[in-house]
Amino acid sequence: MSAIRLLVLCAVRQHGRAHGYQVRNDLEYWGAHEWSNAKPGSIYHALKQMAKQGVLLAHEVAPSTAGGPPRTEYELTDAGREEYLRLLREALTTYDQKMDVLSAGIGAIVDLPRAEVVELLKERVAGIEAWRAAVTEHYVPEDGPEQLGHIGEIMNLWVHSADSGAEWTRGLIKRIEGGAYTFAGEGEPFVGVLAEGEVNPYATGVPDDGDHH
Amino acid sequence: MSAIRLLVLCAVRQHGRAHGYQVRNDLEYWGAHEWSNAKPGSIYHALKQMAKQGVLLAHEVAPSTAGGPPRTEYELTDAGREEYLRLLREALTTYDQKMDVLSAGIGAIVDLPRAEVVELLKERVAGIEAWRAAVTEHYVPEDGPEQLGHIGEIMNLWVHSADSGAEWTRGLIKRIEGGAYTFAGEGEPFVGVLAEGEVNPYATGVPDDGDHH
DNA sequence: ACCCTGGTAATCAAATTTGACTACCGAGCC
DNA sequence: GGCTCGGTAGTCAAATTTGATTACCAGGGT
Repeated sequence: MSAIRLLVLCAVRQHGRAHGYQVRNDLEYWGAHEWSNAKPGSIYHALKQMAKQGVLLAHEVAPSTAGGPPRTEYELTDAGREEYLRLLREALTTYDQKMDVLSAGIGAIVDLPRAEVVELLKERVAGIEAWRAAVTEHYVPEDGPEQLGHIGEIMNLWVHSADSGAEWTRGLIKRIEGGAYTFAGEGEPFVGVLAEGEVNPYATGVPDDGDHH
Repeated sequence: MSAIRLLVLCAVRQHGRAHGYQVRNDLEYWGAHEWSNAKPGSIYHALKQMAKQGVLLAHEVAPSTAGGPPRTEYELTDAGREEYLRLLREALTTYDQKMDVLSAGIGAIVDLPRAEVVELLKERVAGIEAWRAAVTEHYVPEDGPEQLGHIGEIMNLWVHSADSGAEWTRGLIKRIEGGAYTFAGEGEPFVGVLAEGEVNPYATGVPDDGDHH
């Protein structure tokens, strides 16, 4: 599973009703193009696909107010709200070695209640540890890891990365248990999308500060 | 760039001449299905595509000796050997946040000379550090990271993972500089593919030790 | 002789992803 | 008035990926 659906649902949900370009801008605002496959084509495709599947409701809308072709606006259906929470829980829980899904999940994390988030993250840690145990037991030959030659470095990389991921997750759990952030049902939710007409401070396209990355 | 082409080229090259099922088995032997998109469809697609592009040469071969449809065997062309080295260097150098490409590169690392590998890995570390500097400078607001709310945790995750990746790379550089493994031009190369008829000890399909992951 | 199972080798349709491209409008300039 | 430029909104073909499914043969039982 890629991160694109979760990201798109998250953006549309926060607007209530949004068109593709708006979603595209939000994801860029979140820096999602740096750590996920959030390209225009993927975003528009996901919107159409999810509309076809009943997760989003598409409204045909009059020609845009500011140039360009007519826009289609989308909003979540009830099925969409369920799908959103399902994807979010999955992103936080499963250890699939892909940072983009987890990142998208972190961005949406405050849409769940605090206690559940802690539960899910603990499941995540358990999943990582189980994965680590499985691969080390499965792939290390009886006569020592030297048998593998340089191939053992792949194992080494996996394990290093799993440990690092577990450590980060434990840190996050501690911060959340310590009262950080505002979760579902705890007050004014944090809004992370751009309002109509607001400029994107992180806009790409014509970077003016030289090219990084 | 995904890891599939590098993996497929690596397998075919070690056999000299190989058919799709053999490649598929090698990748499974390497555990590639655990950390990359090495599914049958992707493998056969990559073989055909690369044959079409002149990177591989396809031989039509008589019906298989052991059941199943007729097989096509492939071998690298000169362009293929160049492409292989190009992909390998790229995999070791660029920090694109995707473990699968790096893992594939590690698996093939001994096909380059030791000194070059050390160079490439140092470039990798430099790339990670540059990336880290760019994102921290770019995304942390002047009035402190608290402004970002829980979104700051995404940054935190990226940076944590970059640091962990850099640390691992430095460790690998040290081991290689310390004389570990046998690189190109240093003697008998390490062979990591299954010979014709050899059974795959890590075979999936019917796991007999319960289901992990 | 017939069927069933398991391994070998590959294909196919559908979904997704990529990267380049189109079309429209308003503002500024000559 | 005509022209180009940049921003807005989206489309499209090609490439890739996924997940299921096919086809073939050998061997063992009945």
